[in-house]
Amino acid sequence: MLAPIDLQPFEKALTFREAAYHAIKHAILAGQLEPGKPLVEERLAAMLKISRTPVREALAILEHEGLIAPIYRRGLFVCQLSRAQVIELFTANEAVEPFLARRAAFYASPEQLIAIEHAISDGEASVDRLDVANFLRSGRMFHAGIGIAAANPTLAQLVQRNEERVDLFVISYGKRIDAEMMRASNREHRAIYQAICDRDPDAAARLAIYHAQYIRERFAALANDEQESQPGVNAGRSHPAPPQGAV
Amino acid sequence: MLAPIDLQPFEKALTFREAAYHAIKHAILAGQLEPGKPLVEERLAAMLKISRTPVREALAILEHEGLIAPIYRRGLFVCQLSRAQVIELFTANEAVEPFLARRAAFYASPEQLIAIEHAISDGEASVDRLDVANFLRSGRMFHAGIGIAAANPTLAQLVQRNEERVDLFVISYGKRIDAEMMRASNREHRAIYQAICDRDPDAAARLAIYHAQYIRERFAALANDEQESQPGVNAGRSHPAPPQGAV
DNA sequence: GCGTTATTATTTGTATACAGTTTGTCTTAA
DNA sequence: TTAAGACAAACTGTATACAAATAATAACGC
Repeated sequence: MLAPIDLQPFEKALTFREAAYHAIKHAILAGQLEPGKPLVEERLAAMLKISRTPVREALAILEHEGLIAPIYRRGLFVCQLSRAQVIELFTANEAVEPFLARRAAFYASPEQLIAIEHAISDGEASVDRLDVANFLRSGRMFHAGIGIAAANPTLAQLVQRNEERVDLFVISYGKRIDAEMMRASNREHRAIYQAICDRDPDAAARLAIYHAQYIRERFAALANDEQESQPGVNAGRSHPAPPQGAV
Repeated sequence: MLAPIDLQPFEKALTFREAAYHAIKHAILAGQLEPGKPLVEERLAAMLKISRTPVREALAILEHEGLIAPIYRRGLFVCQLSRAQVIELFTANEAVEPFLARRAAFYASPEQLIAIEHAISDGEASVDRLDVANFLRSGRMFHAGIGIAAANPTLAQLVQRNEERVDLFVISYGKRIDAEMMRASNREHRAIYQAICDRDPDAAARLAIYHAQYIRERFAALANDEQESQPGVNAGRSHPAPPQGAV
């Protein structure tokens, strides 16, 4: 009934709050805590073998990040983003990603390039295994790597959070992600990486724009295929519609 | 000794946590809780006449936003941003603001235009009174207005948070803000506003870039005038250097 | 059998209690 | 008089306790 999720590999964190934050976030992004499902504080605390206090503080932060959303006195729910919200996230990325790619082409250190390449390789390895969760994680690593290399923590963090929220959406529609889609994304990542290695800011920015726009279209099409009323929302459960996760 | 700040005008909030969040943030941005100063949880709780629990949750969020920063087992401090960090924030804004201004020129509703104009007028009114805190607040309102009109909550929120952190920096150097600087900023705001009213996206974007770059230069010059070791850091206090507020 | 109301169980939001650290002060010795 | 060490105070991080509200369930009438 309870605790199929091991929330314990984050003991390096200084406080229980940090550990809970990382563990719960990890569980959400790994698809173990599904979008639309309620998060019961005491249950999470039991999973982590800590009290509710640090769990609540971690949840407050995740709520602020837009990964979970509350209904007053009813509980917290993993966000189910609407198609419109995801498109909005991609639109934001279209403004930011080329900017970061351009800067990364200027500033990336050899170590940072290696980290980016690792993320791409990891993503490519996920294709054959059809490991969607790991594919998404590697995508987050790739964009995080660009962000770090671009030497602008503010925008890097924004992109990272956007990716997380997009992935949350993808998890809902996960079955529709096929190998070809993953390969296309990986190809684009590698192209951006190559431009950065070549210290070609214009190409990096151009390819980043292309990637952002194209991935948006792919996802929009994917979401369009589904019936417009999202599955999982009020689908026979006694819960009312979970919040849609407005930021 | 205690509670010179009234933290009570946020009773419309559903939870004490929300009220505490808004009240503490307001106190910080109004300069009542100064950068570098420690925030004692019990004292804040006493000011709000609530317990530490919701205060701690609010502080966790503010920490995540980069307005305050902790030292483990030592306490929380209002962030003192370094010059480099502020320049980084402005750099981020240079990527985002023109994007938002352009979109606002497309999408702004009449009501949203009015809201933006109000913010500008408020800023202009602050000049004569030399009311720096209100000038900063009106600037935040202006950029928030553009963000809302641009119909992209994600980027709007980013800009808003950036403005808040920049203002935090300004508060440290507040005495150096003069009327001419405020007037220049207001002029640029009004020019952007005019371009948006004219439904001229290119002009809006161009002016937004100009504004972001120019304001960055003004602040960089202002910070350069100060001695490089920041005032207020370890200035005779027994506290060690407060954290610099890395995001 | 079905709809309606009372009752019980959960669960959140908040307060309080406690343990471990760190800071500051006082004492003592050189 | 100053340095070192012991003691006391303050504060954080966490756990537990409690009240209010909501959801689930049972009892009841039709």
